[in-house]
Amino acid sequence: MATASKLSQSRKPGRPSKSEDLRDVILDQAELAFAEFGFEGASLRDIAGRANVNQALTRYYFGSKADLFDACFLRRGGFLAGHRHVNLDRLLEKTPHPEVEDILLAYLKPQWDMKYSGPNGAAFVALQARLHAEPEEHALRLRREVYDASVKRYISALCDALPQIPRDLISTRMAFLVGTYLFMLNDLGRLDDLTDGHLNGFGKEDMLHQLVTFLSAGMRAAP
Amino acid sequence: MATASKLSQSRKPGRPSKSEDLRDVILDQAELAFAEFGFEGASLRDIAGRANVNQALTRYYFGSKADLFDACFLRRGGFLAGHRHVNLDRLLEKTPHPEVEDILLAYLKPQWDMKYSGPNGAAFVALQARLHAEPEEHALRLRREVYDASVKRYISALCDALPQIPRDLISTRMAFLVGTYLFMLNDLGRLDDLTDGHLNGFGKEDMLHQLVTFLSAGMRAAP
DNA sequence: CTTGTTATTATACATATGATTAATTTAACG
DNA sequence: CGTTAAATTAATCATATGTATAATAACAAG
Repeated sequence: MATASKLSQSRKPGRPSKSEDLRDVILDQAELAFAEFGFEGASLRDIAGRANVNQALTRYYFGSKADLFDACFLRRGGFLAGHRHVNLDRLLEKTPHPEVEDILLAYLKPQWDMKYSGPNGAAFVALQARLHAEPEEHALRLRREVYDASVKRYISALCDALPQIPRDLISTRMAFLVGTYLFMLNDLGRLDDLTDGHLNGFGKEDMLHQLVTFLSAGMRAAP
Repeated sequence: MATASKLSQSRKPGRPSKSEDLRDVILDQAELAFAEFGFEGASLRDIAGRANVNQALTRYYFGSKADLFDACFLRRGGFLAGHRHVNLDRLLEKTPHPEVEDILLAYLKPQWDMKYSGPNGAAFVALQARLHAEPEEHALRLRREVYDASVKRYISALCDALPQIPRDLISTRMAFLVGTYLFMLNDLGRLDDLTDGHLNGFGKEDMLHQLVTFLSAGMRAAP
């Protein structure tokens, strides 16, 4: 019996490539299912079915359902955090004292692009929004594990760009920002409802620009 | 056999008061459960158990689980929308041309107070955030049914206060706003994680003020 | 080819859940 | 009191689900 415990999540070095494939296929389908139905609403049978794979394989690779969800979130979340990290590095390298707009864009763009990279990218955005609305303790730990470090770096960068704003206010506003873009990205397709369709005039890039403008002004606001 | 169909949600006129009590007890406990575990995660048995009531009673009063959730949401959501409506009426009556800050405060204060009115008020905020992260079609309809009208009134008021900003931009920014405050209210207790505890200096009223400042600046931002 | 390990499947288990029905209690009313 | 309808409960049903185990297939090494 293979020890398919929680530790089996970490890839063992010499694994053949074929099996890596199925592993990722399962993750992809789990991502879609969790995004659409939520953690409790999604079923392992459905996920395995979508992936054309026996259900027991989910357990073999990931352990429990909760472990599968975590793997799902950590995969793309890690990628996202890394992307943000690099973006900030490049920005600071190019411009030692960047504008607020540039900092915010460096933070927002990766997720924005992910949203429009395909169905799974969009699904991950929905997954994040769900996780944010989840009061359970474990969900909080997950988010912190993935995002806290990079968020704190961005807070520092914003503090440098806005010396007149105290740090705790910047932190608070950064929390505002996360809520804004997460729910907004997730809700994008439905904004028409509020605007009687007037939103159609904005393209996707326009919308990102509008978001940055809105958030930058909020960041700059005098206390 | 009583026709306990979906129609039984609407209160019949001459119903005795004792049963109204149980109806509300169930709703209260359902609110707590749905907020904590989500729609799929919460169980009718658990809800009935918390309410010290037989499980079949949930069906008798509300029909299906989905109907119970709807009743749960509509009850407090309607109250909230009404409160916002009245707030805007009073504001416009007192000041024909109010400031952006006053309009936003009229919109935000009712939910803010609800959050701190007790466990069920806080639960409803969590419920809203969950519903907002829910991509399902029915969830969208629910939200629109409860909130759209009042949001549109506030958009009009903001248009009057900000004649230099086109209406579709105001609408877009109003959508930003909803994401911001919903997520932020839901996450309030955890903001410390991002701020290394620096947030403790802000009281609850302070925090509301910070939010209004942030959002007002965003609303005013030049396109 | 043989062997041993990993990957994959088929199958069964125990249980929790939403729905449902029938029986029982409560209360209003004549 | 006696009757009738509403409120409440007890008990059952069918099923979907996460977990678990054992059997089989694929495959690399010797």
